[in-house]
Amino acid sequence: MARYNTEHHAKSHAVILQAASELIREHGFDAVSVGAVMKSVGLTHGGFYAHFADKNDMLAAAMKQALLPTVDRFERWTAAAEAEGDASQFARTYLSDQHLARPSEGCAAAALVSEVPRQDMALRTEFAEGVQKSATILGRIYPGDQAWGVFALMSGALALMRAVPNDDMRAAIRARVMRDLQKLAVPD
Amino acid sequence: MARYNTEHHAKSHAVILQAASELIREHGFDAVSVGAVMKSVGLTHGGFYAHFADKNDMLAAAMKQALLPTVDRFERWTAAAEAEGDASQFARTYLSDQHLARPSEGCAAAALVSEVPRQDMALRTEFAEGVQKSATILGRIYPGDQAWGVFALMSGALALMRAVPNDDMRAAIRARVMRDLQKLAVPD
DNA sequence: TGTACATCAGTGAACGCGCGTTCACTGATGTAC
DNA sequence: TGTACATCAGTGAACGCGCGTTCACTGATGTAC
Repeated sequence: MARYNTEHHAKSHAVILQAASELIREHGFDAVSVGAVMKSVGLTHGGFYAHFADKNDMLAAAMKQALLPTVDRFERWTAAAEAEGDASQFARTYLSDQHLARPSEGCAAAALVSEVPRQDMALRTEFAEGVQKSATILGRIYPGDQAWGVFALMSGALALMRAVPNDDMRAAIRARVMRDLQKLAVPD
Repeated sequence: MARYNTEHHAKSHAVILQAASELIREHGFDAVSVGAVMKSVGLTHGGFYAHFADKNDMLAAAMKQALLPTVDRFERWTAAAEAEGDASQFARTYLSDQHLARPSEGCAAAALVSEVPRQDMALRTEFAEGVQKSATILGRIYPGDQAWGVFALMSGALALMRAVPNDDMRAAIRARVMRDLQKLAVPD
């Protein structure tokens, strides 16, 4: 019964999924091909179907995978903001040039939000769960049920800043949103 | 010198462009094919190249076309809000179920924002111009240079509401954002 | 310790399909006379 | 008023290509004896 090490399959699966989670944030769902994902981890396209039922199955799993570090980062940035007693630190990091420049490593919501409505229900459900978790964490530094507003404002601003091709416009949006976040932090 | 009516070509061009502007908002840039656009207006794909240099040329023009009614609607809703002396009326319309359900007729920014960074510079420039105009109009009902924050919050909220598959979550986001907009309307 | 062999992750040719683009053409238009 | 014809918007076959998916296969693995 010569089976491979039981972890072998699972390890490949995880590597493929991580690559896919970065590629969808960088290029969007439609522009990521099965072949490109497999090639990016040094495999050939034929092996793909030993890991996923089909492309949509993989996209839903990659959406979930992309949201894990998003949620994780929310947790770390929130903890840092709590330690400093300064909620604006979160937004400074979220709207930083680094986050702006690296969608493949950044917030999956900002990178993909306007493409999600057109995807399978399984993927949209994963998206909603990740976003819900992020908002819950944010609730620790933004009082009451403020989190949705803060999340919509910050992710909307980041997506907008990435879309415009002009540094001045980006700076204006960032400056305005940083001030607005202070207003939102005041209880109703 | 038997030329067609000089308006003939221009009329077809306008019809194709309008169809494309709706299709990109509904399905995204990548999922809209040259053939699908032409078929939707009762023409065949071969005639496309009498109207546009290539697909990207058409997408940039369609982006511009999609932003015209966006700006126009901003103008009308802002005027209505000014007449009523109630800025929140704008947001109620922007975040309404009708706007939510019909991306192809609605705000081009909310429908496409996360796909724009990956497009040609010509398209991104059109996007930035349309968004800038919308923000300028919004400035009439949101004091100072508040417009960017309001725009990011409302478009971010609309995109988020469309992405999640759950009515309760949509309602929570809408309720929160409506209250937040009131806070933003207060001068710094 | 060495060999036979069952397992299974991964390979790569092949499929049917839709894509963007090209181009020789068709046929409706409306001017010239 | 009628006819010949230049114009040009639109047609549809054809192209090369990359896509998602299938499947017969290869060859590394590690157990059985």
